[in-house]
Amino acid sequence: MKKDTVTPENASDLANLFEALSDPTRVRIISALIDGEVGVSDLVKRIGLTKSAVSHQLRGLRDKRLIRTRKEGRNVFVCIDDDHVIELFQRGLDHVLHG
Amino acid sequence: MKKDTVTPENASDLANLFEALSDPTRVRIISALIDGEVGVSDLVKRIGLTKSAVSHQLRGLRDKRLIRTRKEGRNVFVCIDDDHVIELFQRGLDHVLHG
DNA sequence: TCATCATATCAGTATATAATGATATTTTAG
DNA sequence: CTAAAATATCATTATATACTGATATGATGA
Repeated sequence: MKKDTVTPENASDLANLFEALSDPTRVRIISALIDGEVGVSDLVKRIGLTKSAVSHQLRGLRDKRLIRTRKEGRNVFVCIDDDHVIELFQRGLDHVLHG
Repeated sequence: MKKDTVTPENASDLANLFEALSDPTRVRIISALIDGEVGVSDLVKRIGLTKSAVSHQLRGLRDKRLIRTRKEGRNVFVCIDDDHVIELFQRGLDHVLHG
């Protein structure tokens, strides 16, 4: 098995990935989505920040392909884009919770 | 198996963990340490930034317990503090490289 | 002890991002 | 078509962080 190398350029990609999860609000959003799709309104209530702030973070998370959004009528539903993200998140959580 | 929950407070801890890996310089530092201990001077050469910048990032990484330092004479050697960090890093790298 | 080398810290600047409140856009209901 | 609701975007402000160059600290060797 060959080792993966980190070039200056994919160092940035990797940093971007971690950066996407480097804010408490975004962590809480991802956490709220772990069990599946949630509507934006629900999300706003759970997070307890303004719609604007949540929307802003959703945009960032979507741009970085960590979440996907789906429109149904005038509602938008959000889910985690990819199981790898869930795994990465869980592994970080393990580290934080159980040393 | 019970699901771990994310409270507002450990959301911050988790964000901090990811934040530590959210900068290209720090990613390159961790990457340079994946195979084991490295001296600060070597690190500075590999990273190609000023000693000051590298030292600054090392301090942050040490404060967050991602790396450990060891003094030998007037040299300082750095290594990754904990295998969980290596795993988290590798998992992120996998995601970036083999999407 | 003194000169020197390795590392850390300080001061300053530049850039980025997160939040809010207000406004704009989009979509359905009537 | 128009009113009302759900999201998104804009403008602004506040805060944080990354970097550089210069200076300080600390350890070794002569």
